[in-house]
Amino acid sequence: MTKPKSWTLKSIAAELGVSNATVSNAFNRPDQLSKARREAILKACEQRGYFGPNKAAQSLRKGTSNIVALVLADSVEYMVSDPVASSFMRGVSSVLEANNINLLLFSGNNDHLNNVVDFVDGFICYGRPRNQGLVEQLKTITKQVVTVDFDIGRNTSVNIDNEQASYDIAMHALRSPQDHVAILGLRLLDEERLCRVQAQPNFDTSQSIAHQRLRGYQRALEAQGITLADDQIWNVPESSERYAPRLAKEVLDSVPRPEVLLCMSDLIALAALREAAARGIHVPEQLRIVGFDGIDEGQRCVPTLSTIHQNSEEKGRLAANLFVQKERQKALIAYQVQLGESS
Amino acid sequence: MTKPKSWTLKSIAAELGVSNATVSNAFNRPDQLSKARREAILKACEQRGYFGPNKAAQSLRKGTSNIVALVLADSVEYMVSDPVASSFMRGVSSVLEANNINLLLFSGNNDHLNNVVDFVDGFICYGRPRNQGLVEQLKTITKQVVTVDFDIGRNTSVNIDNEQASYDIAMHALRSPQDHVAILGLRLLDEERLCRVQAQPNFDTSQSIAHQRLRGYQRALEAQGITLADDQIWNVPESSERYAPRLAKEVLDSVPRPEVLLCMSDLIALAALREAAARGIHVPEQLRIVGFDGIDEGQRCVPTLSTIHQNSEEKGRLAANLFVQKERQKALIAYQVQLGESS
DNA sequence: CTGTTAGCGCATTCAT
DNA sequence: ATGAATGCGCTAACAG
Repeated sequence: MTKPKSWTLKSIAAELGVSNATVSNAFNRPDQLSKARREAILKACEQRGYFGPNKAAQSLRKGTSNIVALVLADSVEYMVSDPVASSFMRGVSSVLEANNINLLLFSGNNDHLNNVVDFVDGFICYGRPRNQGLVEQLKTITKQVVTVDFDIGRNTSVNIDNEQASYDIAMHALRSPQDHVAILGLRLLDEERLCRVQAQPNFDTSQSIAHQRLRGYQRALEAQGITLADDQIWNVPESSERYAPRLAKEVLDSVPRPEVLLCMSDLIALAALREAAARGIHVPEQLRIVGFDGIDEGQRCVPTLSTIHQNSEEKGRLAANLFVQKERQKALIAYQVQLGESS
Repeated sequence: MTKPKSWTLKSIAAELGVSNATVSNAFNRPDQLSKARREAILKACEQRGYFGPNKAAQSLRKGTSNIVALVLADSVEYMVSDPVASSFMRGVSSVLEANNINLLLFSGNNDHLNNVVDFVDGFICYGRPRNQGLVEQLKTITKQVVTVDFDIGRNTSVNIDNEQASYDIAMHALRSPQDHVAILGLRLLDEERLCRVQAQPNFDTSQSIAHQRLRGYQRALEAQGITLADDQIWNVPESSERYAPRLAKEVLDSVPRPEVLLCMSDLIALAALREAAARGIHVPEQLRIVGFDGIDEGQRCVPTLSTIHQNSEEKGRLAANLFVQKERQKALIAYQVQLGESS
């Protein structure tokens, strides 16, 4: 039996009677030594169970690790069950895996990038992190950063035109100036609860996709000559089972009952669809509903959902490719209006 | 304006006119210096934008990183969309996040642990990695390893009794010795395709959960005096949209058409449910179907699915807790027989 | 083509 | 309570 030994570059070099630089070169710079020598060394290493330079040391020395952090908007726990985020992660991971880059999942609830920044080559950020402190750090960090669905003044990002998309889909749902409309917003406020929102002039309109979408809806309302009731902008902090069904109930309880629901996510729209079915409200005859995202389930349900399809997987691939290629550009990618039976 | 400087422990120590050991202690070992001194140092660091020791260097020096690799059975791309795997990841990440440990996602298709082993404190492995080479490495690696849904002869693992669970649920679906039965297997073979499986005596029965489940089904068949047709054990490599619907079609095309489908995953069972509906086959009158896993969708569909509920999130939490606590035990956790309308 | 040297940034003795 | 020295494992210059 071979005694289990923990080899290092140095101990291997000593064992083989060559300098450590030569062993290092055998692994990292094939051109720096003869082919025969190189192969002999690699073979000897394999026999002894030395599988190459310690990556942690290599990382300290070279400053790169082949690891990228995927910074999520929310906790890993939440994001991993969100169909839109999952699609995005699929896209990212397919590109990274093809490039032999490893993926570190990083919660948007963390206080600091500190615990990981020295381990990774950079950051792909999906959605504005819930913890605003992270955003500030991302702005100034010296490593590569690609932001998706938000911007931080750096020049590599991937977005869609949320305002125009929202305008487009809303225009398909609105019919007459007398329509009673409700807007079911997602993260319009930082509040951790379901609530109504007063449209304030000082809404920070540039930042979040929620406000971009709100602007799109509002433009469509104007275009149709519709006045939105004061109390018909709603907010939930996430599209979860926890909030979406309750939101649907409250909105459908409001008087006069809205005839059109503009929903900032498909999951919210689906919850509304289910609540309507439970109450025997006919969609789209008595209630028109539009969503946002284009998740699969929206096309499997009855009636099918009218929505904006944003190809999240493609977004992920693009973000990862920008990262890998070190390209610096603000990419704006296309969306599709997907008309279903719900409007 | 402050000039952007990249501080190190050493440069900070020089700036403050103390030794680097003192700065190090200020961050890592509060008991090694006076409270006043410590606070003065920390404050000075914060003012200058030094947020603590470089983690990569720290990791090299201490040998720990606060990162754990989650080794998946398949590609990240696939696992992230699988509802069972997602639940598991939720459980794992909730515990890790609470313990301030970061999560590295690692594909089961990778050839080596090498690229990450030096960066992480250990491995949580969810399902036997598709690449068998990884399994061999996991067996001998010196870092901590927790395996879930498989075993590698190490003494920390989390499993359920797949054989007994399969027996239990099959017993609920089987009615008479004349029942025509089909088994819809998942990863019974390493083949990357949909195919029939000949029950071979030399099946590697101990290893995979697929074979444990098969044994459970077979025991139930015996108990009911049912003979399974030679050609009614099927296999697919994954529970995806790509394979499950095709499997359902082929099975329902086979003659004589089975009256009972024992499915090794809920996604497969759901595909069968849909295909049956499309053909106007009544469930459970003309066709009984049971699944395995207990995903949410199985309780939302019509008819609801009879299945084995394994709380995957709980599995994840347990695995992560075993990891964090460094406990060494082979845990066997409970499952629930969940009777729905499909059997 | 090969070997020697000097750090990467830090934590830990062991002195004082 | 604090400081000087050593090395974690490796790679990039440079010298030969």
